[in-house]
Amino acid sequence: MDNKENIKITEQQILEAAQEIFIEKGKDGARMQEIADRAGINKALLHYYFRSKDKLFMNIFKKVMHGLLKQVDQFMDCEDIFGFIEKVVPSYISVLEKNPYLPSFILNEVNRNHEGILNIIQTSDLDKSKLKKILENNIAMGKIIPITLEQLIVDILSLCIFPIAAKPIILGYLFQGNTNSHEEFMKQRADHIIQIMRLALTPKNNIQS
Amino acid sequence: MDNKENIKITEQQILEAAQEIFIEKGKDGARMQEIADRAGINKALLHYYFRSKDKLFMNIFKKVMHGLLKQVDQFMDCEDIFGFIEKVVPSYISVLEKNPYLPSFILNEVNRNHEGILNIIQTSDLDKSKLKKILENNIAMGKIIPITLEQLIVDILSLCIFPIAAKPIILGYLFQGNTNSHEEFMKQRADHIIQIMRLALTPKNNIQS
DNA sequence: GTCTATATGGCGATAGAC
DNA sequence: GTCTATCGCCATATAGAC
Repeated sequence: MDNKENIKITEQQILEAAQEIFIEKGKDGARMQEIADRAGINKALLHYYFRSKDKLFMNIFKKVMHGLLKQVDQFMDCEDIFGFIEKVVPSYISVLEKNPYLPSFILNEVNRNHEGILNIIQTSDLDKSKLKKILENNIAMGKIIPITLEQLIVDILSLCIFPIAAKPIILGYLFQGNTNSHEEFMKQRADHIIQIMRLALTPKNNIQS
Repeated sequence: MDNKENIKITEQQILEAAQEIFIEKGKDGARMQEIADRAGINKALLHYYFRSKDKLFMNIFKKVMHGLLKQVDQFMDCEDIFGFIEKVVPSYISVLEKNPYLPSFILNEVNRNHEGILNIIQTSDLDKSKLKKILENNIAMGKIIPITLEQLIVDILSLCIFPIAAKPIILGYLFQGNTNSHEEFMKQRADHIIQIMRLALTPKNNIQS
């Protein structure tokens, strides 16, 4: 009957539950029992769908990692570098604020040499050539200062991702636990990054309006 | 005899071993047996010096966290903001490159609500007033654009820390595993950050040299 | 203080009925 | 495909001799 549908539903529920728990607790901290509970099924059924905790984790990690990288990819068809920055920065911050544990989870797991995790990162077939051409063009036209694509991308991602990953430190260390001040800080963060990058990239002899 | 000295030596060896293993494997991934092995002692002795894994972990985390925050603190007596940036950026990157797992370890652990971890962060009694005064002074003199101290500090730390924490991603995703290119990238990173921040902070009508 | 031996519990994984 | 029951292991922690 609706057997096939049930399979999909169960598998989907497992994947959703596993993603939540893995991101929240990390691979080592996650418990198969807790994943089963949140998925509303039995622990044995987990091993029926995914043979082991390792396999389940890799499944989740691959999906999440590729999703995050695609988040950069989708804005690469743009007229100039500033257009790219203005689109990617608010989008990235918005996504990460809805998933606050995602950055530290990813950064943590990629630094433990799990088998095959490096392979997952390299498997993402991003086409940077488009953005690279735009960058070189912008530089040649004198619209922005000379900069390598790699430094630029790392700059942007750093400024977006670190504040989310380090939220407890920033909240405690810079704002003494004052959540209102921190919220205000984060509300201005995207605009601030765009402004900083615009100021940094714009040549001094090319003042805009 | 040298009993007292032996105690200190043993405790020190435990602390060093525990710090290495916790940073490398995370709290959940670390094993008391492995810590004991690396310290050259017995597993039971760990529990004699530190009652539990939790207590040992908190001991380590506190030390490491305060050390990192102090790393910012020590450069705060400076004439102007650019002096601060030019000293803190190379120093921070240099320290973190020698301890590549440190950033992702810290970022990961602060996002799991271990009991008392927030307390540790707030306990660091940094005096930001000095730097704040310098910043406000620099802004009033028109040496740099208007910017809040919090956004500035987060900008600097982001640009320094993220590239270390995300090294496997940057290496795989931006450099396709080419370690030579990545090394070159990191060699230029400190100078790049200083340049970017100088360009961003310097008012457009105040061209230097 | 330091060790060996053991208690105690929890976890991933499997067997087997339905 | 889903469940209950259980195996086998390993981790933290303790007991007790030296």
